[in-house]
Amino acid sequence: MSQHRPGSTSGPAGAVPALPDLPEATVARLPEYLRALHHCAETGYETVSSEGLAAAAGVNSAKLRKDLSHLGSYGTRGVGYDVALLIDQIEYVLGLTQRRAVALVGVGNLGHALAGYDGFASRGFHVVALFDADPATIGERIHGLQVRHIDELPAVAAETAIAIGVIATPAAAAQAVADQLVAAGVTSILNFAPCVLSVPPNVDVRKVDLAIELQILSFHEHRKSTLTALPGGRAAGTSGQEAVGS
Amino acid sequence: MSQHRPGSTSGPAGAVPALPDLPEATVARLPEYLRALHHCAETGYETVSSEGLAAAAGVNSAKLRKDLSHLGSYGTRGVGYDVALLIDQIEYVLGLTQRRAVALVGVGNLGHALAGYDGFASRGFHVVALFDADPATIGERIHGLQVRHIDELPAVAAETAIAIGVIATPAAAAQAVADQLVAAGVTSILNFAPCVLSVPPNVDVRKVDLAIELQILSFHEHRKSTLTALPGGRAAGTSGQEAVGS
DNA sequence: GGATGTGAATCTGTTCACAGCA
DNA sequence: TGCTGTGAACAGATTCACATCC
Repeated sequence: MSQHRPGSTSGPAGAVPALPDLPEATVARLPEYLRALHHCAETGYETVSSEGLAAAAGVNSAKLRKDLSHLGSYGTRGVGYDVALLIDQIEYVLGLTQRRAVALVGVGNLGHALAGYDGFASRGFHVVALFDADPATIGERIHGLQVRHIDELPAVAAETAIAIGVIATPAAAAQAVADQLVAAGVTSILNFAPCVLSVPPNVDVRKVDLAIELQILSFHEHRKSTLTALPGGRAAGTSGQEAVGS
Repeated sequence: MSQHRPGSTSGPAGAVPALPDLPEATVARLPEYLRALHHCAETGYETVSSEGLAAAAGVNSAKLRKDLSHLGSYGTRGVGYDVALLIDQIEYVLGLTQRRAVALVGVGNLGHALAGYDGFASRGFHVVALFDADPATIGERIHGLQVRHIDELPAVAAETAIAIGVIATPAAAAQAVADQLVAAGVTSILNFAPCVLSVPPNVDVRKVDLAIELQILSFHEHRKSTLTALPGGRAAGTSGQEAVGS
């Protein structure tokens, strides 16, 4: 148990948070574990084994145990993990104990859907402002929020601390929007526009490109069809795990 | 040049495709290179260096060169890559030379937006059918397509080969939909529902979970704030590349 | 007994640095 | 000289297998 500080308990009620820097791959999986744990809790489980939780999260158990061990984990040998405790731990590490404010820029086709996406609210995020540059959209009400002009961003940011900015504009506008978000003090950006953003080193950017996902699937589809078409090609479904890495 | 078959040219016009199995990480980046290349082409470039293309795609040049070398690449030392040629190469490898049919299941909040997403059509994909289970939505026209009941899936699949199924239903319905897609012969699935799908080994699944992306950003946000709050914590923006892996 | 936590081995991916070619 | 292509070194992530503890 290398990560346990002696003395005071760490975590939600602990004194010093001391987030040990987790491997990036682990961080990316923690939300999935969290979702699986919530599911366990709703189904009435108080405790769950690494095997069971791993299955629910779609990974193998060794990986799950190593991931959780990085948190200085709270399992019990011979028993498993306490569901409620682990939920608290992961939520704490991910910084979900405080509800984070999200500002969404671009209320076109995709932005419109994101503004009303249930998954955000149900997972500790709160969309607090919608922005756009198109005069036609300004003032429109979407899921209870009024669309404001992007130039009002500094004013809004001044009164409400924005934790995360979501960019759902066309690619051509994305860099300018990113600059405005950064200028307003936003240090985390989720970018749906198909382009590369350049930002200062202290700003984190994650990109989601829906077309890219399809293209990756297309590659595998293409490969499957050429494999089966080739002389020595093994028939589809013959062997091997084909699940594509996320 | 390890991958060149002697004799006949490979690629778009080649005899035997012979897709050398590329590293998964490389496959995931090819679409990004493709986008950057299209941008180059539109800007009038006929040739581009690894340095230039890497910058446009948001990676470093060594990685890009290694990725392209896996295709048995078409660069010229001292000059760079021929933009048009490389576009053809990558589109061929990704299987984008044929337009692939996409079926979308679930026309709720998110599905509605996906049905009209420009990025799909502009990148070689064609949404050919919309499905839902809710009687209230059946018959509705969205971006020129009529929503059909999910039970009609087999009939539609029989007349149009569906390359990719997109699931945009609530989590509770997703597994059943996946089963129906698989039964209809679909072997590639893009899943937006926050749950793990179990499918036969010959079916590829990619998952996009918007809330997970926010939670990963939340972690970094949390860590940044604790770092700056701690005694010895270096101030934000002091050093280091913080861009988060995709 | 049974399940966690973890060193060691392995695999995958990234980066370096330079040979080789235009 | 300039830039690609690539072996070799490096770093990171996954898997194995088992010691450890309830």
